[in-house]
Amino acid sequence: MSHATNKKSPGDTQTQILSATLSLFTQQGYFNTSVHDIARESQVSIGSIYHHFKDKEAVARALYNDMIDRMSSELGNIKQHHKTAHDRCRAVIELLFKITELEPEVMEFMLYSKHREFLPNVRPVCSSQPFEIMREFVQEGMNSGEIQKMDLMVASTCLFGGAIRMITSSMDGLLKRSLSSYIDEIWICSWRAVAT
Amino acid sequence: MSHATNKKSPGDTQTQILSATLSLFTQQGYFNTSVHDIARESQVSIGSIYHHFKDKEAVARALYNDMIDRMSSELGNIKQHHKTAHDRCRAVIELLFKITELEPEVMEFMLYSKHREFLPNVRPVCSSQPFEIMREFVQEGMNSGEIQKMDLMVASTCLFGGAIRMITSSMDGLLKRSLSSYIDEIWICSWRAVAT
DNA sequence: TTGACTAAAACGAACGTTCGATCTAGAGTG
DNA sequence: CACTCTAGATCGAACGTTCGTTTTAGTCAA
Repeated sequence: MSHATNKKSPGDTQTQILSATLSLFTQQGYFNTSVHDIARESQVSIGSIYHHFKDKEAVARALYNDMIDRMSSELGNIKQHHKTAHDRCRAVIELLFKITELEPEVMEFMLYSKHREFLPNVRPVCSSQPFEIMREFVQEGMNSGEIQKMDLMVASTCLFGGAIRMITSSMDGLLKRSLSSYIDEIWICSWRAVAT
Repeated sequence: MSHATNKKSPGDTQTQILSATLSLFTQQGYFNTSVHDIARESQVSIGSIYHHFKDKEAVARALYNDMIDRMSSELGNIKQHHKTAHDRCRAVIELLFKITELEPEVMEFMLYSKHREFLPNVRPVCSSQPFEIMREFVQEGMNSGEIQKMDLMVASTCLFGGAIRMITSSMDGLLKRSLSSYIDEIWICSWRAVAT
């Protein structure tokens, strides 16, 4: 009998690998994390890692895609449950804040990683589907008259830029209080920037 | 006579190394750039690089410090030449846009690099002196009544967040027009977010 | 058997760094 | 002027290590 009882429900191993990798990548970065590190942290052998993923890059790509998919689906929920641009955009910021507090690693990997450095041919996060949905909310707000008519990019960055920088500030440890305690103050400012 | 006439004004070599390094780091990132790459691009031998810098990290640190210093001095100029928070903050955004257009590599290295990954013990950019000066401008604006009284961090991120995200969008190639052509539209939104 | 997994070893390429040699410019000396 | 000495700048081959990946041999369960 080996020293570890390896009884796992199927699919577990991949999840183990991915979650250990997320953790290591956000703590030390892609290039400071070796595949041996991932094996140690995830308690999965190197052979197994290469059994599930073509190479190190593929692990990062899986992480990235999972993140984008999950984000897109959460934004889809928001679209369903809220009808005005005001409510939708506020819900988006609340979602981002919630993720930052509950799963800081996810947010860190999403906003703070230089994906292009280790994932060639990956488009920048800002042009990914989630960010496009956010811009879509803004566009519809301009169509309905809730938001002033102006360049879509300007409106989007001004509406979400404050919140996003607040998130990075939070991850940098620059905030005195919890991120979510700022939500009302941020929202008032952000919405005032673009509202009619 | 040797194969190359090596007549250089003193201090040139360091500058050559630093400018080649900035270029490589922003194009491919710190970890994808080898010291051999730097030697090739700067037309300076490996030995010479190690004569001027302790190691690869020291090159990056020199680059980082130069950037911070230059930024601080430019912000000092703004402080001298403008007296109201309104004018100062607008001038800051204009400065950032100008640097982005004239020296995109500088801005890319400042805003877009994960310095912590290759410069241990370096505080995040947002807590560096330049960003502190920007917050100082905002604080004085709140004191003088130009800006609504609110949390300093909230006001700062909302005032500059839109512009900064516009800069990263520009670097990601998401803008149709030139960055500076958006300045008025951005400023109206940003200032409205915090103005009294 | 097959598929998922483990542990360990091995491999080659790439990398950061070192080192002794060479070169250059200037100062000192006669 | 010529000669020597020195200090710093420059060079690039070579070194030792690390890392991503592959391979091997074997275990366990369905």
